[in-house]
Amino acid sequence: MATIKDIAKKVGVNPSTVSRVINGTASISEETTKKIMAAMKELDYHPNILARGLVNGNTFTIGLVIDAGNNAAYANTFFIKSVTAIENVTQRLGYNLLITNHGEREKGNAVKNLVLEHKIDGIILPVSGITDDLIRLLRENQFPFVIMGEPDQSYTGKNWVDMDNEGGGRLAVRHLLECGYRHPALFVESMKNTFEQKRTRGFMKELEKNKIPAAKNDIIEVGDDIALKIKELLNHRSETDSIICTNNIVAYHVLQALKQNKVSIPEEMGIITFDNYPLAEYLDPPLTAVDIDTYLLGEQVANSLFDMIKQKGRKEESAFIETKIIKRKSTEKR
Amino acid sequence: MATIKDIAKKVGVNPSTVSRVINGTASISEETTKKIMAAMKELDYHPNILARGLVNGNTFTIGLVIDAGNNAAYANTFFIKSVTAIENVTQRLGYNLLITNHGEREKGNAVKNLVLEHKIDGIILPVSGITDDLIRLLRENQFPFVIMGEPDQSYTGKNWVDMDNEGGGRLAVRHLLECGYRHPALFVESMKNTFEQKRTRGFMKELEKNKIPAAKNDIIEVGDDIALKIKELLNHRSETDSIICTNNIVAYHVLQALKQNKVSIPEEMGIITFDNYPLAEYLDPPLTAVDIDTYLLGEQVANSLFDMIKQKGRKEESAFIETKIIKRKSTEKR
DNA sequence: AAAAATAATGCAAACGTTTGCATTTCTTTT
DNA sequence: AAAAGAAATGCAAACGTTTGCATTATTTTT
Repeated sequence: MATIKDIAKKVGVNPSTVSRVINGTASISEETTKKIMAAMKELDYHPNILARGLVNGNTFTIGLVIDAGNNAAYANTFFIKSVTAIENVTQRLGYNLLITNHGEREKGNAVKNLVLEHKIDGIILPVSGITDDLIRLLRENQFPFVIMGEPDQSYTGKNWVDMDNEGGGRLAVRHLLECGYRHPALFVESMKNTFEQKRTRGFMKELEKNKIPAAKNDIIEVGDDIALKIKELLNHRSETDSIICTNNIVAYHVLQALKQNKVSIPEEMGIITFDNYPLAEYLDPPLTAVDIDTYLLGEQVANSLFDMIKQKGRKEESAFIETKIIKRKSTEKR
Repeated sequence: MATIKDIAKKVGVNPSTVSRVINGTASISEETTKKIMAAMKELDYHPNILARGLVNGNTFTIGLVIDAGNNAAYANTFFIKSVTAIENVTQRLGYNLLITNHGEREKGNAVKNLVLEHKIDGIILPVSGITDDLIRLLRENQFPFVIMGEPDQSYTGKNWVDMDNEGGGRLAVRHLLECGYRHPALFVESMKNTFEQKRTRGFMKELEKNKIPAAKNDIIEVGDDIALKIKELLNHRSETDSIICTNNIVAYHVLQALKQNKVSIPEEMGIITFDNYPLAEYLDPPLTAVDIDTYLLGEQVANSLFDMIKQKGRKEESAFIETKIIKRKSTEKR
């Protein structure tokens, strides 16, 4: 494989000259430039990234940590689209993307090693993957990193990007009202998930804003028997005319239960779900969804990281990615 | 960041000695070994991979090319599980995984560069991503690579791993027969897909083996109106008592159509689908699926690649990953 | 106790770049 | 035409490792 020296020899010039035309880092006569270019083409020269990295301390690679323990992250289209976006940005800028999960056994050492062994120039972490230890390491080394998802209060940095779950909650309510529904209820899988808490908060705020009295039992945490919960809902609060589900699977079960109770959708009851997972589209009727533009999220995250890489010590600023409605049959009340 | 020289200085020894204890490449007295180890720990030493790679020509990174154009690959759990598997194997062996899509614009240059710029030691390619050009490059450089999916006849190499689609077709039929069904039909999305061709071939072979006369119209290529196709099937060939669908979405529609025709499942009609996509589990009834152990596929691919990396010029051998049945309600005829 | 063999370590070059400084060549100014 | 300035290029060190060869220290053999 041709090296810079081979080119230099062929053209009869010093390796440094070759380096300079490659990097455009000094004025080289047009003539030699041409000759060197030609030689590079002829010998099919490609720079050795390792050598380059060794001297100027960068690898043109960024890391992306994935949370393999978290099955949802995987199953979810969410994740995949984000990765695609990140990869696209990365490639556009001439970088490569290195993927790793944070190695259960070694307690995050996989990530630590990537940083310390100079394999990457920056890293994207899922909020589930941050530990005080890791953060300290990164900060100490002034190592560029961005977090996907909003960390809890204890984290003071602003280098994160999340989707706007609360906004999504509000949007869902607003959409239902616009469609002519008057009294939405909310089905939550588990309040343990912070994203569900946030969606719930948005739900409540938007109800309040529209002066709709929100009763405690308009918010239902799903247990084993969704069918039962539905029945209760139908009996106790007959004014409920629409349901928001914080995830697809819940929505699926709600749909089944409603059908069993012979409730017509979307006429008697509207349904809207979070996460535009393929499932939503194929149900009967197809479900309107609060979509989270995860491609945008990934893009934003990547851009944010590259900003940090290009100019270290830059002011950090967190961001929320807006949600949007994918309108389908399940909320077409008319 | 501490280097080998720092360690050497601290212990009062030559850098080469430090290198040797790190690599266990020569006999070093127990005493100095201990001192060096201690110093390494104290200074939190981590080898600089770039420097190491520069001298001994490897990066401890492998590449994985994904076919981002191919949405299916993404949406599919298929892909994700394989990646997880590959990542796990990779990490276990102390390597890292670099992901790239093969850059539409630059016509595969992304991959070419990875190889030529010494960013990786080996690469995994989707069969959709191979071109004669690329293959030639890899072969010329004796660069280790493995293909995911069976290439067509024109490819003479044996360095590929695929799932056993034909076997899956056979398995589906066999399962139905075991459940007591007598005459399966097959719903195919499009015969353009080679994996569907293979599944179809398996279907036919197994029918033949069981002396079941396979009529042309036992194999239905899905058009716009599955409901209609179903109706036709029910009318024309009343002996059909079970349906195999080569993918989930088709299965979903078949299910809907059958319900509309008030055909009871699994009693009057059994259904079995390919690809254990989450959807299958949540349908009513939950669908029996021919599962493709994509985790295993990924593992196999990765192992195969690492074999090649460790011992270049080793004999290549392609492999099929077996399928298996995930039994659910939709084939419980009794 | 000297010679031979072995174990432990040091020295210096090499991997392929980049880059500060020095030198040469060319162009402009006086 | 000499001096000054700018442009083009060369030299050599540096980045952090590894490794063949040389050297020294230690042990074993005679």
